[in-house]
Amino acid sequence: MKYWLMKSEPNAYSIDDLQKDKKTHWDGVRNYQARNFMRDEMEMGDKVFFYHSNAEPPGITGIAEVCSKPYPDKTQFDQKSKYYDPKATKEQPRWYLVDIQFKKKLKNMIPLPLIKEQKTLKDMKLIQKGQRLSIQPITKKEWEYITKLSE
DNA sequence: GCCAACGTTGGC
DNA sequence: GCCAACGTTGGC
Repeated sequence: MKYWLMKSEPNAYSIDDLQKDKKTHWDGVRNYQARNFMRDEMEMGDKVFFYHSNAEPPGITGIAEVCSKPYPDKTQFDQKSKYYDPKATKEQPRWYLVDIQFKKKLKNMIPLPLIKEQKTLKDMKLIQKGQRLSIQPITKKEWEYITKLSE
Protein backbone atom coordinates (compact mmCIF):
# COMPACT_ATOMS: atom_id res chain seq x y z
CA MET A 1 0.00 0.00 0.00
CA LYS A 2 1.21 3.49 -0.86
CA TYR A 3 0.67 6.92 0.63
CA TRP A 4 -0.10 10.13 -1.22
CA LEU A 5 -0.78 13.81 -0.84
CA MET A 6 -3.34 15.44 -3.13
CA LYS A 7 -3.83 19.18 -3.36
CA SER A 8 -7.08 21.00 -3.82
CA GLU A 9 -8.08 24.60 -3.48
CA PRO A 10 -10.79 24.66 -0.82
CA ASN A 11 -12.78 27.34 -2.62
CA ALA A 12 -12.98 24.93 -5.57
CA TYR A 13 -13.27 21.63 -3.66
CA SER A 14 -12.62 21.27 0.05
CA ILE A 15 -12.45 18.40 2.53
CA ASP A 16 -15.95 19.39 3.62
CA ASP A 17 -17.17 18.94 0.06
CA LEU A 18 -15.60 15.50 -0.01
CA GLN A 19 -17.20 14.63 3.31
CA LYS A 20 -20.56 15.64 1.91
CA ASP A 21 -20.06 13.78 -1.39
CA LYS A 22 -18.47 10.70 0.26
CA LYS A 23 -16.43 10.18 -2.91
CA THR A 24 -15.30 12.10 -5.98
CA HIS A 25 -13.60 11.75 -9.37
CA TRP A 26 -10.22 13.45 -9.18
CA ASP A 27 -10.67 15.06 -12.58
CA GLY A 28 -8.92 17.99 -14.19
CA VAL A 29 -5.34 16.90 -13.56
CA ARG A 30 -3.35 18.09 -16.59
CA ASN A 31 0.16 17.42 -15.46
CA TYR A 32 1.97 14.35 -16.75
CA GLN A 33 3.78 13.50 -13.55
CA ALA A 34 0.60 13.69 -11.52
CA ARG A 35 -1.22 11.65 -14.16
CA ASN A 36 1.46 8.98 -14.09
CA PHE A 37 1.06 8.60 -10.36
CA MET A 38 -2.66 8.03 -10.76
CA ARG A 39 -2.45 5.87 -13.87
CA ASP A 40 0.59 3.77 -13.04
CA GLU A 41 1.08 3.69 -9.32
CA MET A 42 -2.12 4.19 -7.40
CA GLU A 43 -4.04 1.19 -6.19
CA MET A 44 -7.33 0.79 -4.44
CA GLY A 45 -6.87 1.23 -0.72
CA ASP A 46 -3.94 3.61 -0.96
CA LYS A 47 -4.08 6.34 1.69
CA VAL A 48 -4.34 9.99 0.75
CA PHE A 49 -3.70 13.20 2.64
CA PHE A 50 -6.10 15.89 1.48
CA TYR A 51 -4.24 19.20 1.24
CA HIS A 52 -5.73 22.66 0.98
CA SER A 53 -3.68 24.93 -1.26
CA ASN A 54 -4.26 28.65 -1.73
CA ALA A 55 -5.92 28.58 1.67
CA GLU A 56 -5.51 30.48 4.91
CA PRO A 57 -3.59 28.72 6.17
CA PRO A 58 -2.63 26.10 3.61
CA GLY A 59 -2.19 22.62 5.05
CA ILE A 60 -3.30 19.02 5.42
CA THR A 61 -6.93 18.85 6.45
CA GLY A 62 -8.08 15.27 6.06
CA ILE A 63 -7.63 11.69 5.01
CA ALA A 64 -9.08 9.92 1.99
CA GLU A 65 -8.57 6.63 0.24
CA VAL A 66 -8.20 5.58 -3.38
CA CYS A 67 -11.40 3.69 -4.21
CA SER A 68 -11.22 2.92 -7.94
CA LYS A 69 -8.83 1.72 -10.53
CA PRO A 70 -7.44 4.33 -12.89
CA TYR A 71 -9.69 5.18 -15.84
CA PRO A 72 -9.85 7.94 -18.46
CA ASP A 73 -10.85 11.40 -17.26
CA LYS A 74 -13.97 12.05 -19.30
CA THR A 75 -13.65 15.83 -19.14
CA GLN A 76 -10.85 15.55 -21.72
CA PHE A 77 -13.47 14.61 -24.36
CA ASP A 78 -15.98 17.27 -23.37
CA GLN A 79 -15.68 20.31 -25.60
CA LYS A 80 -17.57 22.39 -23.09
CA SER A 81 -15.24 21.54 -20.24
CA LYS A 82 -12.33 23.73 -19.37
CA TYR A 83 -10.34 20.52 -19.16
CA TYR A 84 -11.12 19.61 -22.78
CA ASP A 85 -8.06 18.33 -24.64
CA PRO A 86 -8.39 18.30 -28.44
CA LYS A 87 -5.47 15.92 -28.74
CA ALA A 88 -7.09 13.22 -26.64
CA THR A 89 -9.23 10.51 -28.29
CA LYS A 90 -11.39 7.75 -26.86
CA GLU A 91 -9.01 5.25 -28.44
CA GLN A 92 -5.99 6.98 -26.99
CA PRO A 93 -6.97 8.90 -23.90
CA ARG A 94 -4.30 11.16 -22.57
CA TRP A 95 -5.59 11.82 -19.04
CA TYR A 96 -6.45 9.31 -16.35
CA LEU A 97 -7.86 9.67 -12.88
CA VAL A 98 -8.93 7.67 -9.84
CA ASP A 99 -11.83 8.09 -7.45
CA ILE A 100 -11.14 8.86 -3.84
CA GLN A 101 -13.46 8.40 -0.89
CA PHE A 102 -13.69 10.38 2.30
CA LYS A 103 -12.18 8.84 5.40
CA LYS A 104 -11.97 11.59 7.99
CA LYS A 105 -11.10 15.14 8.80
CA LEU A 106 -8.03 15.58 10.92
CA LYS A 107 -8.81 16.53 14.51
CA ASN A 108 -6.28 19.28 14.07
CA MET A 109 -5.37 20.31 10.56
CA ILE A 110 -1.64 20.51 9.95
CA PRO A 111 -0.78 23.95 8.65
CA LEU A 112 2.10 24.31 6.23
CA PRO A 113 4.30 26.32 8.61
CA LEU A 114 4.08 23.50 11.17
CA ILE A 115 5.13 20.96 8.55
CA LYS A 116 8.13 23.11 7.75
CA GLU A 117 9.18 23.13 11.39
CA GLN A 118 9.40 19.34 11.64
CA LYS A 119 12.85 17.84 11.13
CA THR A 120 11.29 14.49 10.30
CA LEU A 121 9.36 16.04 7.42
CA LYS A 122 12.15 18.07 5.89
CA ASP A 123 12.39 15.84 2.80
CA MET A 124 8.71 16.09 1.87
CA LYS A 125 8.25 17.24 -1.71
CA LEU A 126 5.63 19.65 -0.51
CA ILE A 127 8.14 21.94 1.12
CA GLN A 128 10.91 21.80 -1.46
CA LYS A 129 11.40 25.12 -3.16
CA GLY A 130 9.36 25.55 -6.31
CA GLN A 131 7.56 22.24 -5.93
CA ARG A 132 4.08 22.60 -7.38
CA LEU A 133 3.13 19.04 -8.13
CA SER A 134 -0.50 18.49 -7.18
CA ILE A 135 -0.12 14.78 -6.41
CA GLN A 136 2.89 13.63 -4.44
CA PRO A 137 4.03 10.39 -2.86
CA ILE A 138 4.45 10.31 0.91
CA THR A 139 6.62 7.87 2.82
CA LYS A 140 5.22 5.60 5.52
CA LYS A 141 7.33 7.42 8.08
CA GLU A 142 5.94 10.79 7.01
CA TRP A 143 2.40 9.43 7.01
CA GLU A 144 2.66 8.11 10.53
CA TYR A 145 4.39 11.19 11.85
CA ILE A 146 1.79 13.55 10.43
CA THR A 147 -1.05 11.34 11.63
CA LYS A 148 0.32 11.46 15.17
CA LEU A 149 0.87 15.18 14.93
CA SER A 150 -2.79 15.72 14.17
CA GLU A 151 -4.04 14.02 17.34
C1' DG B 1 -2.07 41.34 -5.80
C1' DC B 2 2.68 39.98 -6.51
C1' DC B 3 5.93 37.14 -8.33
C1' DA B 4 9.20 33.08 -8.47
C1' DA B 5 9.34 28.65 -10.22
C1' DC B 6 7.90 25.53 -13.25
C1' DG B 7 5.65 23.09 -17.37
C1' DT B 8 4.11 23.41 -22.05
C1' DT B 9 3.86 25.15 -26.66
C1' DG B 10 5.42 26.20 -31.03
C1' DG B 11 8.58 28.56 -34.32
C1' DC B 12 12.83 27.81 -36.22
C1' DG C 1 16.39 19.72 -30.50
C1' DC C 2 16.62 24.42 -28.74
C1' DC C 3 14.62 27.99 -26.37
C1' DA C 4 11.62 32.19 -25.91
C1' DA C 5 7.11 33.16 -24.77
C1' DC C 6 3.36 32.15 -22.32
C1' DG C 7 0.23 30.23 -18.77
C1' DT C 8 -0.28 28.25 -14.23
C1' DT C 9 0.62 27.24 -9.42
C1' DG C 10 0.57 28.58 -4.93
C1' DG C 11 2.90 30.82 -0.91
C1' DC C 12 3.21 35.17 0.94
